[in-house]
Parts: sequence; structure tokens; C-alpha cells
Amino acid sequence: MLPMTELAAFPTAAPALDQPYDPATVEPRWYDFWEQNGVFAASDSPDDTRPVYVVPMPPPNVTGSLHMGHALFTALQDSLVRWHRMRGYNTLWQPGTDHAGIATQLVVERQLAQQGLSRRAMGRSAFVERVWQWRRETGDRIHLQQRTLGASPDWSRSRFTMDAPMNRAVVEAFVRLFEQGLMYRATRLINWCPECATTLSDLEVENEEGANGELFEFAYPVEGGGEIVVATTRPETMLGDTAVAVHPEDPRYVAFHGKRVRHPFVDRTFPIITDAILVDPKFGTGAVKVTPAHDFNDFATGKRHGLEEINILNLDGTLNSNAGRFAGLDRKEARRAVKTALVERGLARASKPHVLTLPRCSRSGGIVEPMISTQWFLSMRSMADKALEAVHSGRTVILPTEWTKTYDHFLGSIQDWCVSRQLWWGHQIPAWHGPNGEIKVARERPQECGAESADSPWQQDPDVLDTWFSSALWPFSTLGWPDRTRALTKFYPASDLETGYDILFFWVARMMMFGLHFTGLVPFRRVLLHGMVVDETGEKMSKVKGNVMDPLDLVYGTSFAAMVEKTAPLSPPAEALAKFRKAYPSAAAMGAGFPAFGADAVRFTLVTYPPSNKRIALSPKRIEGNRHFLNKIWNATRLALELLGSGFTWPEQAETARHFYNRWIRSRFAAACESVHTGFDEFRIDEAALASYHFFWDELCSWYLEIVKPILRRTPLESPPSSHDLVRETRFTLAYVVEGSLRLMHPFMPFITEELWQRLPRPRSRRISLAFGPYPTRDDEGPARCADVDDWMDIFKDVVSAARAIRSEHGVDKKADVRLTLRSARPETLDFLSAHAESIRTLVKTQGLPILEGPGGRREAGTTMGVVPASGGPIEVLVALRGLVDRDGELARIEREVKKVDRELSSLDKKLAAPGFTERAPKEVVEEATTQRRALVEAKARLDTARKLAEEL
RNA sequence: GGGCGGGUAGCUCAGCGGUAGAGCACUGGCCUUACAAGCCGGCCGUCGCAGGUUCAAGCCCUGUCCCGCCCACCA
Repeated sequence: MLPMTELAAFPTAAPALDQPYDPATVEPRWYDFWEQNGVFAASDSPDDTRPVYVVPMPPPNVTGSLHMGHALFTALQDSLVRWHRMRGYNTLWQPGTDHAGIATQLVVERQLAQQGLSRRAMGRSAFVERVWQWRRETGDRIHLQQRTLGASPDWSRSRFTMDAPMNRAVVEAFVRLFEQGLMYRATRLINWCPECATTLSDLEVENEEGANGELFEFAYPVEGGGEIVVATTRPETMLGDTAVAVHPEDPRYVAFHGKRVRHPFVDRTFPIITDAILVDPKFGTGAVKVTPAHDFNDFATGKRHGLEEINILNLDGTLNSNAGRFAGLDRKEARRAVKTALVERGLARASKPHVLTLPRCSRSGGIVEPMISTQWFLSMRSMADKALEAVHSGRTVILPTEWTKTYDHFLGSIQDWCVSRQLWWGHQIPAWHGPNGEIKVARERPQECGAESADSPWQQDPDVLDTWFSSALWPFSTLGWPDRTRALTKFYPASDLETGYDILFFWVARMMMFGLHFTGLVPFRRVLLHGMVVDETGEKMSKVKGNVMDPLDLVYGTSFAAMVEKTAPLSPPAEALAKFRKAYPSAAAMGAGFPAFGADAVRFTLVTYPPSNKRIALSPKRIEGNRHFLNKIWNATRLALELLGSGFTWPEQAETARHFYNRWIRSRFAAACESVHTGFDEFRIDEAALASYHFFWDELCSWYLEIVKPILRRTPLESPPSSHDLVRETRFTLAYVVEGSLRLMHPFMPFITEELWQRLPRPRSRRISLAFGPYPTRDDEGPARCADVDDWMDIFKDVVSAARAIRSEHGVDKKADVRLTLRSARPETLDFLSAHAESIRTLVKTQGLPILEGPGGRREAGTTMGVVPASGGPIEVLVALRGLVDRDGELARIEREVKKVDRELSSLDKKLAAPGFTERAPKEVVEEATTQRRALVEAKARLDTARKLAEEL
């Protein structure tokens, strides 16, 4: 019986099966179907007793367009989410978008600039409205792109960090933090980006290492005679100097202790101080100019010595009136002008090349200036300690575990967070400033502040909060916090938080702190971190490098020319193309462009990289390989359908297999299920995906289908009554493993598996979509595991391969009638081979059944011999080629086999002969080595026979 | 200056204590009635270097050399 939600909405225009798999016709058929049938919907009903699985999706920037990083997390999270959903979890994958303060504001400002407008000219409210309009026009485009990839979040619950309910949560959090004394206002040295005209948190400053600069030395005249030479990388800041510091024990400067120097350009004198913390006597001249208002070290020094802090910069990075005659100059100009002036005054002393680290704004790339400013800060220590404890106690587990150290280090040394930004796009700070510097913080404009108007003495704080402030609330603000909603009760804390390691500090750590602070609970049980997608040579993707790949171009296909025109608009096309080819050697070999790989192939490829790899070097060739895999699945299912025939109906009860090949494939399917579950559990989705790949291709397709084909194709007349049970069981097993494989692989490749599954006979108990599962479980499949059957099958495969190798190496025509003889001293082996003689015949393509006999039989002219060194005793594989044998080739082949056996033998001998091995190594290991050695020795003896045989040719 | 990764087949990467693996590339043969996006074969490795632990080491330890990333206020 189907639940009411499962309204059938079957897509139309099913593509014919008997043509190559075409993702373009299959993939568009299913998304609406899933959505309409409620596949993605999570239930917050208290009556729903299913276990809950929750993953908050990292909300992409509204400005964003899908890039590889998005595609990677979409593929990984969707796999996790679908896996759980199929296992019966009430699954919430919480989607949304982020307002991305600076990023979005810059984008819209750039648009305005093109129209000759500026935000200042427009005014705040008009500008904000403009951003909203833009968001309405283009926002959530990325969600459409994620749909293309088959993502299955509960879209009905999508949130935008600037929507009213989110804003309410932000205000609530801010007010509570203020009331708790954790949110405070302070005047400090902060990071200022003159280009964005806003403060930045420490995390938003990127230190660019290895910049070439100079260490400039100049002299300050000392009052009472003499001079003291200081070294600096920033000569222009001397306009804000309020001290010169030397090391107290530096003999060169003892005479200057307590003296004052005169500033050459501004009318003031300041002291020479001694400070052992700031000054390293070995660096530069051993004398340091101190600029408390523009350098973090100097600021601290100034505090220690009670120095004056002179701010010399305007907010736009030009010099202010404190700079005297240099006022108005831009930072760069000022540096030149100050140096020139110092030269003119005869005070310049030296200039040396110097490699330094430049602090840059992560958004604009502009050089960040330390400035003294009054801002809102959030006290971090206590929250950080709780967040550290939560991970140490294991309430939240970080995977891969190596990242725990990084997390610890960050939170252990965290500084207070400057949360106010001088932007217009964002959550405005819920604080009101009064005429006499009073500050009121409240959820709404306080009554005592009077009505809101331009000339009111009480004005709301114009600043907005760091974007990451609202992101930090995401796991619970999306569920309705601060209200105790049903969703919050049901879906908080989340199960897994899956994201790139690059936002471990920005986002994960802050969610941990806020989650614990506001709810008392960890926000998620596990943190799963994946690496960065880079190009095929390991370089980070960037427009400048011209190595950006758009996931959708891989899905839909594109010419490289069109692709680079879009992804590298800054370079000339030919150059961009060359860069692209260099970044993706394997793509270069594909011709003029990408074919439509389809979402499944792209997703599958992404999840087959170990997520723990710091760099995930995406190879187009690998996507191509996976598209081939999809084609394999397509064709194999078609074959299965043909073999099952239209009359097949699923039995009421699944049965265990009794016949050898069926037992084997069930055993292998169970092993694959086990690996897939383990892979998922341990966040080794690559292993999960690859296990399903190898099962399907290397076991199901390469062996099982080939074996089963002739059995199921025999007409009733051809198949003896004794085999009726075999045929019936085989048909069922085929249906079972193919249907099971599609369920197994669905989390990785939802489209093709749904398409094929819908065409396949299946048990009545199945629901309308494959996406509802059930997923093959360890418990159900596990009992099918059988090591003994697996071992026998290995022998079977080795025998077939050995015979095939002989055929192949002698260039035997496939239609040539060759006779196969298999010899073994072991009765069980002969029995086994005899039981499967028909299959061996089919797979090796001999015309008659293999002859089975004991060793030492008559040697026929024109016969070659290979040896399978099975542990139960070697099996001789003789192929009578009837004069087709090339003597030298045969000898070479045998020689190769002998060499292989010798290699193994010598390494075994070494092992066995090693002093202490037999005494110290575990008994099983010794036993195994001994058995193997015996097998190899026997095999070698047989090979000697084979050689003699060949020599007689 | 600290921390974290990584150096394994031509390329991209698995493997992390018991006889070196995958995909792609290369190569020989096959249009074999599921699939040429395929099939059947083959070739390819002193597992960065040097020591050590162990009966046994890509796998553990120490040192060392490269490469990448992160954090940090050396003027």
C-alpha cells in the first residue's frame, strides 16, 4: 500500500534501452518525479517515530554560481542523505543561501558603477532595496543548479540568512550575548580594508607571504646631539611614530636611554624607550620606530609604555591631517613622498631588499591597515573552551580526525571576534546610540529612544554584523529558533555537518560555539571535512590561472572554446585555451570539448576521490571512465531484462541460493554491501562507491552475467529437466542482484539507477521510487557470504583466464576448435571442474567440453600447457592447438610463468628461512606460507613439464 | 617560527605490518547476438632518501630532502 504522498507522476518519453546510455534523455525525467512524490520531504511530526538524520547544507552565497566545490559537497552530502533515507531515516537535508555581506555588496556596487551609480549617492535604504531586488532576480540560481546534480534537500524548508525569521534569530542572539556581557564595544586596533571601507575579522585577512619589499633605514635626530637609525618596511607610518624603542641591553644605544628625538616633519618630540619584548637587537639597526596606531606590536608596546596613539589615516586609506603636509596623499604616494623628504633632509640611511608578509583583504585583495577604531567585539574565550571540550569529550567527532588538532589550535588561541562591519548589506546591529554616547541594545527600537526619524537624537547603530555571525546560528536558526518549534525539537542537533576544511574556522568552529552557547547542545554529532577541488595538476582553480571548470559544463557538455570564454573572460581566447589544456592534460586529449557526461557520472567521479584528500585533483578522463561505467550498467540491466523475460515475477519471498554461481554472486553482493556500509560509516564514500563499482563491473558483469547468459538462454527443450531448478533459481538471483545493485548504487548515481529500476521487475513491497529504498543491509545480505564458494570461484576464474591467455597469446582464431584438458591430482578439484565444465567451455570458447583427468597423462603434439598454482594443488591447463603453436612464443610464455612462480617462491623462501620466522610468527602465517610454498613447488614442477612439452614442438 | 598533509606504475591516486593495487595512458588480438562508451590478453614499480624497531615494513619509529596548505604581530 502506498502512502498518500506517493502520487504517481510518471515521467514520459522513456528512452529506448537498446541504444547507448544518454544521460541527457534520462536525467531530466526524474527530478520532478522525486519532488512530487515527497522523496525530499522531512517530517517534523512528533508522531513520526523513524530515526532522524539531519545534515545542514552549507548555504552558498546568493551571489554564487555553482563551482566544483559546490558540486563536491552536493555529491557527498546527497550520497549520505540518500543512503540514510533509503535506510528508513526521517532525513532532513537543510538547504538555504547566505547573504554574504561583503561579497554581495561588492557585486551590486560593481553593477551600479557600470550604470554610473554609487551606493553613497543612492543612500542606504535605496541601496539595500536594490540588493534585495537583485537577490530576487538571481538568487537561489545555485539551487537550480544543484537540482541538476540530483540533490535531494527539503527545498520547502529553504532559508535565506537575511529573511525575517533569520533576522529575528540574529537579533535575539546579539541581545542575549550583550546582556550576558559577552558582546561589548571597545576601541582597539582592528583590521581595516580601505577598499571595502570596513573592518575585517582576523580570519578575513589573508597573509600573502613572500612579497618583495624593502627595509628602509632612516635617522631620527636625537635631542642633545646624535641620531638614532631605525629600520622599517613602512616609512610612511613614521608620521604616526610616538617612540623609538631599543633593547635595554643593547650597548650601542645605552647613551640614548631616556633621551628624546625630534620628528623631522611634524612638530613633536617623543622618547627613546627600552623594550625587550618588541626589540630584537639583531634585526635591522636594533632600533625600532613605534607606531601604536598602525601596527599590532607597536600598539601593545604603546600600551606598555603609555604612548600616544596617533592615527594618521582616513578610512579610505589616505593620510589625514595628523600627517601634516602629507595629508591627503594615498598610502602609496605617501610612502614615496616621505622617503623623498627624508632623503632631502639628509636623514635617509639605507635601503635593503626585504621579503615580507602582506596582510590582504580576502574579498578585495587590498592591503589591510591596522587602525584604531571603536567596534563591537564578541568575547570568545568561554565559548571556545566549551567548543573545545565538546570535541575532546567526543560529543562531536571530527573526521578525518587529524583536523581535531587544527580545531584545537584555532580555538585555543582565539582572540575576541570583531563582529561589526561598516557595510549596508547585512543584519544591522540592534543597538541605539543616544545623544550623550549612551548605548541601548534591544530586540526592537526601545521606546525611550523615541520615534524613528532622521533627526532623532537616538540613531540605530549603522553597522551590520559579520556575515558569519548569522551562519554560526544556521543549524538552529533554520529550524525556527528562538521558538521551540517542532522542527527544532526534531532536527536539532544535526547528525552530520559535511563541508570543506577551508571553513573549519569561519563556520564550523563558530557553529560549535554558538550551538553550545544558545542551546546547550552540540550543533552536530559529526563534522565531516573534505578537501579542495583542484585542477589535474594540483593547482587551485582560479580565473587568473584559467583552470576553472564549471560542473554544469561537464554535465551538459561544451566546447573548450565556449568554456574558457565563460570561465576565463579576462584572457584572450587562445591563451585561455592553452592554459586550460595545460591544467587538464587528460581533457586536452579528448578533442575540442566535453561530451555530456551527465550528472551521475560527475557525481560518481567526485565521490570516488577520498574526501580526506586535501587536494582533489579532478580528472576529466576519470569522469569519462565513469560515464562508461554508466553505460555498462545500462547495458547490463538491458541484458538482465532480456534474460529474465517478460514472464518473470518476483516470488513472494526472497530465497537463498543453492547453486554455485548464484551462491557466489550473492556472496560477492553481500561483501560489496558490507564495504559500502563501512565506507559510508567511516566517511570513506570513495570506498563505498568503488566497492559498488567493482562488484558491478568485475564480478556481476565480467563473470556472473557471462556464466548465466547461456543457462538462461537455453530453450526449454535444450535444458534438461534436472536443470529446471537451476534455471528458476538463477533467474531469481539475477533479478535479485541487479535490483539490489541499483539500490546499492542509487545514493551515488540517482538518475540512472531510478530509470533502470523502474523498468525492472521488483518485489511488490517496493515503494514508488527507488529513492525510498530499502537499502541493502548488512544483516540481510551478510548470511550470503561464503568464503569457500569465493575460493572455488577464484579457481574457476584462474582456470578460465589461463586458458584464455594461451589462446590469446598464440593468436588463436576465436572460431578455431581447440580442445581443453584440465589435470589435477586432487579429486575435489576435478569434481568441481567437472561440475562447471559447461561454463568453462562457454567462457574459454572451446568447442567441446574440457577433458578432465589426473596428472601425468599422455602428451599430445601441438599442445600447450599453463599451470594454475591453486593452493589445493596445481591445475594443469592444456590447450591443444593443432599445429597453431608457435614454439618460441610458447617457451617465452612458460618462461614468464616460471619467473613469476620463482619470484614468489624466492620471497617465500626468504621469509621461511629468516631466523625466527617459524618460532615467532603466528602459526597461521607460518602454515599459510608453508602451504603456499608447497603449491608453488608443485606448480613449478608442472611448469617444467610444460617446458619440455614446448621444447618438443 | 609553529602546525598539518603529501612524495607508491608514464599520469591521477588507493593500500598503512604478512607475497605491490585501481582508473587512465601504452600495447597485441577481437565489430564474440548486453555493451567498441565494449571484450580477451600483455607491458609497466630498488613504494623520496638514510638509519632503526620487528620473524616480517610503502605501512611503525628517528633523522633528512623536496612539494603543498594552514596558523603566527618579527620592525
